[in-house]
Amino acid sequence: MAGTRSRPPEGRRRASHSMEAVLTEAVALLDEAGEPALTFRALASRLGGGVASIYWYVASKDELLDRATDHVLGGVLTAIESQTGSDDPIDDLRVMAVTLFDAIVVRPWLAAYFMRNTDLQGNSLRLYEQLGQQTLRLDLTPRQRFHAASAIISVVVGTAADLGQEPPPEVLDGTVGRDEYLGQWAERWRRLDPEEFPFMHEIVDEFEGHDDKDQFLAGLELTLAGLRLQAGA
Amino acid sequence: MAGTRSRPPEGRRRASHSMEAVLTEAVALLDEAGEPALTFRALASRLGGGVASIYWYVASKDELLDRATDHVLGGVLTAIESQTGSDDPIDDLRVMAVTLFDAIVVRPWLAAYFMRNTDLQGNSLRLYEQLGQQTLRLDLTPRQRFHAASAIISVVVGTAADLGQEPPPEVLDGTVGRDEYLGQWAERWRRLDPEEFPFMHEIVDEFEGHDDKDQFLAGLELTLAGLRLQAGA
DNA sequence: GCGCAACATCGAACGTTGTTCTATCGTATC
DNA sequence: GATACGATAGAACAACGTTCGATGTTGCGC
Repeated sequence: MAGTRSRPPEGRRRASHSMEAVLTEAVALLDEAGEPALTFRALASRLGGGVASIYWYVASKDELLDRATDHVLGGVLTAIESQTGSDDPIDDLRVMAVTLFDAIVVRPWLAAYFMRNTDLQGNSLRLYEQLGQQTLRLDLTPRQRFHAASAIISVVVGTAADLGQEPPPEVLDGTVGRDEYLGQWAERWRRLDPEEFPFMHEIVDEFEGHDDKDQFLAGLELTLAGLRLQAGA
Repeated sequence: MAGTRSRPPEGRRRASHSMEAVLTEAVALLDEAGEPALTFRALASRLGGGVASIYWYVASKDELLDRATDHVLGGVLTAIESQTGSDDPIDDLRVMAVTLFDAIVVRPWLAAYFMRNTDLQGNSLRLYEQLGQQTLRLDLTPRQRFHAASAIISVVVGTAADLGQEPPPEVLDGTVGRDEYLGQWAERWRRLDPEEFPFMHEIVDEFEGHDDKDQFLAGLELTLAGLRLQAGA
């Protein structure tokens, strides 16, 4: 059983030179080449140590990813906490959502693991609390507040995961620009039967050369508008 | 290069006894025990054949998952197409979104791969088209229609992925009921400092014994309300 | 009926992954 | 100096996706 083994200090970390190094280097690997790049062997090589040493700090790869996400979420949290305090709680909600979105969209691996992590604790819990506190300033029932905060998280994470996925290799290599890539899809859709796909023809021009951030902001605004309506403001 | 190799008929499938069998059995494996259960060896064993035979139908595991998702999306699509035709396009949008949500929430693997799949084609494209066609009946600009359809997809997929994740083993085994599991989290949150976590205390009662479906519906309603406001109806 | 090409299948092997086992350092404390 | 413990690491294991080479199986021109 893994629980009986002694572990490094969790709550109060003493020296813990390496726990920080492990997490930092793990995040660096994830940022540089995505989730599949984070292997215990690559990580050990970076740290200049053996493979099994990492298991002294984390019990499994799942825990490694858990701690890595919590690590970067700590940075997001401080960024979010320093941006509240507007007159309008909905404005605060928007700023917080955008900050979270920006952090996730550059780290596709974060979105994927953000949703797999059912445990609401640590910095993830704190982030949820920060968002929810803004709903306390709105005229809503507890149930509505619960739903509102959850909905915003879903919109942010869902959109970020949808838009922030790893671009195909030909775009990353620089051989094909982002505009060309979008153009290829647009071209394909333009060749569809207009009678069977009227909507695709309607939006293909908008799609070509669209901005991911704008798309997210528009979706977020729909939710916030609905929320404002619900609060009767 | 993989593209030069001959492949089974894609567009017009002739006999294709086994392609159907491969996909059906792959989906069955995914449904029974989640994504990690789908291995080439387990799948081959189910099909009563060898491991390498599967590579005659799909070039990689990624393609296997692509085809599997497209397979089940086909069922969702027919269910959705038979449910449109209301007076209110927003009512239609809600029904379609709920149908899609229900299909995803019982298949956590679908949500995970739904977002990883950047290729908008096949049944995924048709589904997007069906949703978008409802926005054609609303008084919106093409850009607003593009954003609206994308936002709804994000809300559905994001929420389904968030709520439909695999329950922990102790719940699956039946040793701990869902209510007890929720209760344990509620208990943990009640022990938090009320001054630092006022929101968690506000919603902990709502969380305990909440229904995932209601949570999704509430979030969807916010987006739809914002959309209705935007359309000026 | 024959032969050849394409379809379809399969066992064995390769390289990589997460994980475990066991042995070994270094350093405080008695 | 002996001991216990924090910390490290090499070697091995099982399982995974994938590839290779060989072998059936079918369809069609002659």
